[in-house]
Amino acid sequence: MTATPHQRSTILEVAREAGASKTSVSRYFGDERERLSPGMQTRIATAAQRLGYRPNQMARSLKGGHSRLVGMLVADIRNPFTVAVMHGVEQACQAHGYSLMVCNTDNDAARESALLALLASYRVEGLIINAAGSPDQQLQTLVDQGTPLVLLDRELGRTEASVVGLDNALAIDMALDHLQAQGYRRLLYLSEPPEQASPRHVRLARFQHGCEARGLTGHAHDQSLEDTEALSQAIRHFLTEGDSGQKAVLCANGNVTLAATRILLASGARLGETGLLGIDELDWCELVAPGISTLAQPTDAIGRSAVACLMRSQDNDATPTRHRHAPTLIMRGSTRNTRP
Amino acid sequence: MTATPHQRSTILEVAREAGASKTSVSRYFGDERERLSPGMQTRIATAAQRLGYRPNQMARSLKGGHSRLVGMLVADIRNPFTVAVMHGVEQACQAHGYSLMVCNTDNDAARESALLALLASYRVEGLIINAAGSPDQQLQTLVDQGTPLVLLDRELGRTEASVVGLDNALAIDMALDHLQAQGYRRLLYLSEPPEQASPRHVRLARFQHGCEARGLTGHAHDQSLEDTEALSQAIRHFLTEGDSGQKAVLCANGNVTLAATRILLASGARLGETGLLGIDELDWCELVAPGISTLAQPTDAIGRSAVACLMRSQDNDATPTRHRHAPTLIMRGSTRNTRP
DNA sequence: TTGTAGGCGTTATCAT
DNA sequence: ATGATAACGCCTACAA
Repeated sequence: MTATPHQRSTILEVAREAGASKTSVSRYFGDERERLSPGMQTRIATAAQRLGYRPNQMARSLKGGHSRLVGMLVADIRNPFTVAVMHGVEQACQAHGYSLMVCNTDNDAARESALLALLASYRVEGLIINAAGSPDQQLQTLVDQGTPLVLLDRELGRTEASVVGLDNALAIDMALDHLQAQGYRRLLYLSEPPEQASPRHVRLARFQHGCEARGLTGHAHDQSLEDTEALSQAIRHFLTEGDSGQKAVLCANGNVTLAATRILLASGARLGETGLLGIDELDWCELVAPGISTLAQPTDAIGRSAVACLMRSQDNDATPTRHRHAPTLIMRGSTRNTRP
Repeated sequence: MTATPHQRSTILEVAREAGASKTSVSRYFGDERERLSPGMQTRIATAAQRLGYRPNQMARSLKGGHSRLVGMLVADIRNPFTVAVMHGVEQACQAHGYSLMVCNTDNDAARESALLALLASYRVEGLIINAAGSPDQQLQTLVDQGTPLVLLDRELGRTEASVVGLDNALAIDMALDHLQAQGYRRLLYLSEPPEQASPRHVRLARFQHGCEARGLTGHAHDQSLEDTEALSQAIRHFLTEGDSGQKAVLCANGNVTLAATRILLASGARLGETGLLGIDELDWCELVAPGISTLAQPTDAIGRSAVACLMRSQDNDATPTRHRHAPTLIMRGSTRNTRP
């Protein structure tokens, strides 16, 4: 009993303490506990207990190549959608005996690149990425080295990987159908700039196509949310033209819904009379009178689905798959048209 | 050029490719690049480039004992406050050359225990924990083994570690001062059960103490939020007694604010006339008319502060410190008393 | 059922 | 300035 803090004990010390060999201890903590005699098991258990022994995962992974780590790279960790998916991912990882290493790029391509390298250096056995930039090159390298890869929400043109996310086309269709059924005829679609992320592009295109197909008048605004002024003008202009009771705003994601709601309320618009529908469910949507209708993404399912993809591509090097999840319409007052 | 996917290249291969020794390559990727001749440097750089070499962190950590990993264990990853702090932590970690491994316990003590063991097995060099249960024993073991530890938001009685979080007493005092100044006299304090987390306890006690000191009438409700009915009754009962224009509700955290707002609105209460003040700033607080006043926590600062603690306790084994951060009052309509 | 020996990729030590 | 070599803690043949 020394004055210095306990050193971390190793397998060797446990072995000595238990009067056994390293191998036996290794077996005890591995998947071969059964093969050990009961006596041996207790001796090892006691010794390990006394020494506070925990196998060193680093050493373990070095030898066997099993880091038991899954990496997740997200573009915006403060986005509730991201967090909700993360939650599903983490649960699924735990269920499969993996741990999750989450890194946040804050939508910065340079950081993304660095973090990708980092994750690789920890030899993650699978990678789930919600891409900020277009790190195709790096990702392809990882794939070539045998790391299973799943693209979350945002696709990347040149990378061959599984994709998991919302069924964007379906979501837009559901939105348009709902708005039309509620009697709205003039639609304003609000999105962030579509270049940066594939779903934005898909949703926008589908919106325009869908409006035509249904004989609806559709306009789109896709500037950065940072430019509050532009957004504000777009909305105000939309509010002044044509009949009220005919007009509805469709928000491409949760951030947009937040920004748009702010402006709509400031402009004195009455929700419902002016329709408002958002993609992404947020916990405050029911609070803003008369409630904001949303298309909720099945975030948990998406997260689990992503991990399932990873696990599948570990076994057989299967072809990349696509998993498009359907949203759920949550109807509230903001699309209950009082003057249809 | 084989048909099989690229194997991950090792330091040895790079050494061969560059016509150098493992040592030189190691030096190149370590902190001793300077010591190498320019020629050597380029040769290694080129070789590494061509082979797509990245040092294996696992091996690195095995040898040197430096995992370059910080662990963070949070009780509820879907809580925006948690995520905001996480963001600060991650930034600070990156700035110090560390990576962050985040684990979520979902407020489950058993999971917490397991995840703690896990983090230990990855030999994290520091641990930030937002405790769900009371894993004092395990934590003390970690501390004894030399792992710097920081308690986030929630303290633990028997563990000797630094604590970082809100200045709870100050926050309550600020809340009471503000409410009193706005003319509210009867206060209802809404909290989650205080046993589970130390700040809840501190806040509750301070509330009761503070009301007395100021001559305010204070009631408290601290049942689980799951029991919507009980909460609802408490609020409704509070609304019916005494004069309106005198009454205000104080919410102990963001979750409570959400639940309470829901009920207040459903009860037809007019915010402002009935005061509402919440601890934790949420992005929807300005949306719910006439805006919900909050005490915002400096989440980024708290996160950074936590990492700073970690770094400090690595160098010298300094005594545990306490860092209580002051909140910021964001006044909105919900405490602008129209009938003072 | 148990033990022995070698090596995973890296860094540290000691040469040269 | 550069290299050879021995650990780091563990796992996995192979042997007994």
